[in-house]
Amino acid sequence: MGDARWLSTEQQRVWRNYMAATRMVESEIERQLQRDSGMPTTYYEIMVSLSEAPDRTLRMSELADRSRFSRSRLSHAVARMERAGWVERRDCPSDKRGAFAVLTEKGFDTLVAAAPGHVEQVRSALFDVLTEEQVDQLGEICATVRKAGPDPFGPGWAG
Amino acid sequence: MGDARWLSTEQQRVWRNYMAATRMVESEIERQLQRDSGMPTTYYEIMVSLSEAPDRTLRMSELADRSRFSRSRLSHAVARMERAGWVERRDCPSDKRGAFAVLTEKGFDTLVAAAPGHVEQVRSALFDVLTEEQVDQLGEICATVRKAGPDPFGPGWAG
DNA sequence: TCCTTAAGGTTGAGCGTTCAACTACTACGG
DNA sequence: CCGTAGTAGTTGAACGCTCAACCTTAAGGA
Repeated sequence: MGDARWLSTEQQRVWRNYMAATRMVESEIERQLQRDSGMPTTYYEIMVSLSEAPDRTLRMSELADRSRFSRSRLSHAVARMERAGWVERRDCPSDKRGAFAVLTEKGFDTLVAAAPGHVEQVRSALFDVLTEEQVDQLGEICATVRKAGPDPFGPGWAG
Repeated sequence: MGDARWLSTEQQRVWRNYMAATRMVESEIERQLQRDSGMPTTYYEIMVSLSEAPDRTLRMSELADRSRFSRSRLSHAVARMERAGWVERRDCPSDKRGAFAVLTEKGFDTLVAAAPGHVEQVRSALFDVLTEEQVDQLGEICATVRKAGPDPFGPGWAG
């Protein structure tokens, strides 16, 4: 305990900037989407996954794995989205434990309406303020960090 | 709406890696601190701010500004931390609206006990997996993003 | 002085997340 | 066929956060 490895002055500086920057980006995006479309980014991502799937339908577990959500988290989220009329549940005939989540037409329309504002926010908070070189560097850094973590790969991985 | 500026393929790749990486880092750190010390990172940061202040005491508003928390958020957090015995509130004699937050001895000890594990987690999730060059680049990128955002500066800024 | 406006801070409702427990079903080894 | 593990998914409580409303006190003018 007494001989813990502390951060260097430089590392502390980077860490503070990292925390401030990543939180800023996240909260700006979260706020925009909540304000303009009434949904958190997590729901947006769930709807994107569903919209790209055949018949806009996925098994709950498949959906959870793609979004890297816990099953519980997804279950709560889908329940909420069902109440909003964006998603429906259907029983799985081949596995009686299973359930499908289906994106409704209303959900799809909501997603389409939400997308431009969301993308614009992503650009203005992150990409528009960085040089192309910095974007490359950031991509490399994030890929490295991701690879190093637990369960580094998964669907959607593109180095 | 129809002519929105979408992300390029490369930007999408970076964005996905960014989301995955930053969430991974955040959730690993959050989980470690919650599991080992029973507190979220936000409370940790509040306690750090208090521990560095004279008499381990700060006005609520000052504390909110330093951590970039809303007043409401801080108020709720301090209420919770008071119940845990880590912090106390004191009235401000010169401004009867005001309130001080004071880090208790128990709070200080808890912070000291929590620090090594937290720092180790920060290192292993972020700094240990990057080259020195990448750390420099990340610092520069985060400083840029931070500068570009709303209310870019503040106490603790070291660009 | 009185009135208005602003600042410091708290509160309660609503939401999303986590964690642990739980139900229902499948798969598998004997 | 039976029993035991494991899998799919849900549930409820606890918690932290946001947002808007609110209370109290301070400051600034008329």
